[in-house]
Amino acid sequence: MTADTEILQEVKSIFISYLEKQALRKTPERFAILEEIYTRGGHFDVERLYDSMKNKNYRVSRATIYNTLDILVDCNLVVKHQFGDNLAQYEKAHGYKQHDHLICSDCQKVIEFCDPRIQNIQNMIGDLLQFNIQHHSLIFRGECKKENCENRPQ
Amino acid sequence: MTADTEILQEVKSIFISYLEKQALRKTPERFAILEEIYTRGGHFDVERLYDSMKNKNYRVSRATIYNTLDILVDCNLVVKHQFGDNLAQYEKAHGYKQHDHLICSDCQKVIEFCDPRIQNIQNMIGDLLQFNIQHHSLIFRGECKKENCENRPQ
DNA sequence: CTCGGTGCAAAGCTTTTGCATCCGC
DNA sequence: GCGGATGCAAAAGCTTTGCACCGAG
Repeated sequence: MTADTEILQEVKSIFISYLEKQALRKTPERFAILEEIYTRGGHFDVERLYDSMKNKNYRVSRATIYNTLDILVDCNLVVKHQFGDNLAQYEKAHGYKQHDHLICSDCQKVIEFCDPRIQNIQNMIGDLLQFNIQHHSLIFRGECKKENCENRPQ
Repeated sequence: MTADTEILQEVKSIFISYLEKQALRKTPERFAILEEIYTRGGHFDVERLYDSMKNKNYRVSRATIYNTLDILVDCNLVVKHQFGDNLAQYEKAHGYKQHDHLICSDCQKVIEFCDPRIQNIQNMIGDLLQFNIQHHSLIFRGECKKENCENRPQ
């Protein structure tokens, strides 16, 4: 609770710094979107974010959401995922442990996991191939044990 | 050369088995698409496949290409990638070393690499989280050294 | 002969774009 | 007040769908 409020404050100040550095405007819509993302949990797509803001009677256009998400991805406050369907999924990225994803082919459930070895591989491959690697995305796909499998989305 | 022909034969017989097992028809279009994929190299999207077949005066509709690609993905002869844009990329999957991808954020160049440790992680996470993991996709993104960077697509 | 597959075009969905209006600076 | 940002709607781009026709089994 207090922790969440602290994170929200921290994230806002990071966003403000970034907007100032890039000479972008601090519009209320941008902050409302940031707040909505850090208040809700889990993965989301543009339509879901749009709906949940509309339900709170905060009107933002889809165009503004796309625009703001791009900025938030640029300043590393949000990560964008492409989980195989053609629908971009987003996720907050600050104050949240680095993790990767395991997706059930049957019920489409998304599970998060951490493995420090991925960072080692990233460092080694970066050195080896002379790349300055900045992000990685590791996705495993398979079937979860039937007892746990919900066989329905999310 | 001979090796390529052998692989093509092998792949065809795998495809035939799969079609028979699933009671799907062995149409000339399906084999033409398979052959085109295994003759060309590298990654491709639907439009590129469509064009290169049209250029060879083999007319297939896009609908058939999408249909056939789904089947080929199901029988593991083709892999489908989502590299972040909303355009599905495909790649032949048989007789080709398991690999992952490194993408330059500047020039969009896609580089392949292998690392056996990923398989270890996959096995361990599968055991740990009770998943029967069947595929993985690991993508690194970053900038390649300027001297090598072409700063243009592909 | 049957019914699955193909081709074509239309529809569907997500994302991008153009333009008038608005408001942060 | 200037110029970037927003909102709306139209356009774009990839993929799916519907339907008539074709051809594999």
